[in-house]
Amino acid sequence: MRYQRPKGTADILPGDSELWQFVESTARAIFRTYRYQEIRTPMFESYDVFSRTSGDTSDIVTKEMYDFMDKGDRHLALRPEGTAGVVRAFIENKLYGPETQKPYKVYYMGPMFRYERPQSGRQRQFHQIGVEAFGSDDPALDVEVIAMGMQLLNELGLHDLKLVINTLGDADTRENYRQALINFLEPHFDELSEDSQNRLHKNPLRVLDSKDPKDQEFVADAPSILDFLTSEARSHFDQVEATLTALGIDFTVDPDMVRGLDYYNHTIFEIMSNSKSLGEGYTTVLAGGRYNGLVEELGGPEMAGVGFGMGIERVVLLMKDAGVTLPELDQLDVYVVGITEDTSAMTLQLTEAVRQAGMTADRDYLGRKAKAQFKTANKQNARYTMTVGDVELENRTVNLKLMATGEEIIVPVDAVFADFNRVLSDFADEE
RNA sequence: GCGGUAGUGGUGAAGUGGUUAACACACCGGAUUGUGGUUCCGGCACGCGUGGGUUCGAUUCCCAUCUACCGCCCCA
Repeated sequence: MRYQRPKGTADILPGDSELWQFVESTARAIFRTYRYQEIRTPMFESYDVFSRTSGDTSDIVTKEMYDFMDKGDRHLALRPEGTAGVVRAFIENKLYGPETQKPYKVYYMGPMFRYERPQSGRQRQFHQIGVEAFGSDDPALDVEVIAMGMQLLNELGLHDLKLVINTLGDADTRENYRQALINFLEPHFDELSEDSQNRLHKNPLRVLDSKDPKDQEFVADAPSILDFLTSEARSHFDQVEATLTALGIDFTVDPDMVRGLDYYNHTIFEIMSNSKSLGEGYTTVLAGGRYNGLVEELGGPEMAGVGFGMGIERVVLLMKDAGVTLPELDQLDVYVVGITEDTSAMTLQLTEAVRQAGMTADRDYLGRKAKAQFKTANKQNARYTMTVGDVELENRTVNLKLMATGEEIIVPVDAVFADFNRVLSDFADEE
């Protein structure tokens, strides 16, 4: 094969694209009810937008970014996630200004890029649907975002999910906890896994997340971030928990949960599935949290933010695994059969007439015999066939057949052109 | 970036160091003139991911490379 798609990319073909459209339209419908509006930002941004927001030590920045210099010697990067670009746009367009309602609520959907090893549910170009809400510190908004994510997954037919939440607290919380964690782990430095040794000073919270069984033994006794929360952080998180409970949303608190992006603080959450389609164990399909310093970090005013991102590839895998079925939308109403070459113009006219009446129609374009055309009509589950041969051409009629019963009638072509719906209802009345 | 498994037609797959690469599904055509199912008959890989090498000869052995999948890292 001469050409093949780049590693870690996928062609989404008919058969799958319907599922994608369903995911996207469901998301749009739900976001609308929550009053989130769509924002579309570029697929690439200045490299600094991402390095500044994701954190210099994050894996995304250090090894997963698709970055390049353009012909004008600008350092650009394909977006590895959606939030940074939205925040940049929020600031650049001065959406923090008094004329916009707060919280300012937007959603996006589109491709993201990360240079990494492909696996089930992980690609170099993948797609996310995400939401962001700016300008409110209210814990109820954290919960609204979580509830919206949950509802989205539920309406996509996914129910066997678990919601895990945690808090990273505010800046003081984090600094205190970071130090405590380093103090706790340092004496065991030599016993930690190599990965964790690297992580200890770079990003000690990561050690909590280690899958190495030996690391996990230490981690079990490590101090919990929940014991280091400032009173404000404590209060924020308590309200999140209380509000989730009030809404009847089940959740568990995992004090060891961390995020891949450095910009999060306060509430963070993940909605996970343990479906085998995504490999062993629980895999995150939707994740997010609060990022109160981010707007300021990119040069905007002090403005709170909270949001989530959902991986479409993963959701699609889960839906297939769960056997989610879509309503049949592409029913073929009429297949027009032409017997001879002379009928070609007429069959196309008839096909168009059906389409203009708002129904779906198709015909043969391979010059095949009547029998083969009927086979095709049958295979495609056509409700009706319309047959035109020399006789019909002569009489300006067509033979209309209801495939389910085999019943046929002869109707004038002009009736079809004038009002095909009428022709069908008359046909139905005769039965 | 590291480790492992795999790569034969549209699909699922069998196969061997040496004449025409099984079988099934799908698809196309036919079984007396313009009608759908079943059945029957026929057609359908100048080629065994790509590039080298070993050999008289390789799809089958070796090396490299690409891609997919799995695990690690990380993550949606």
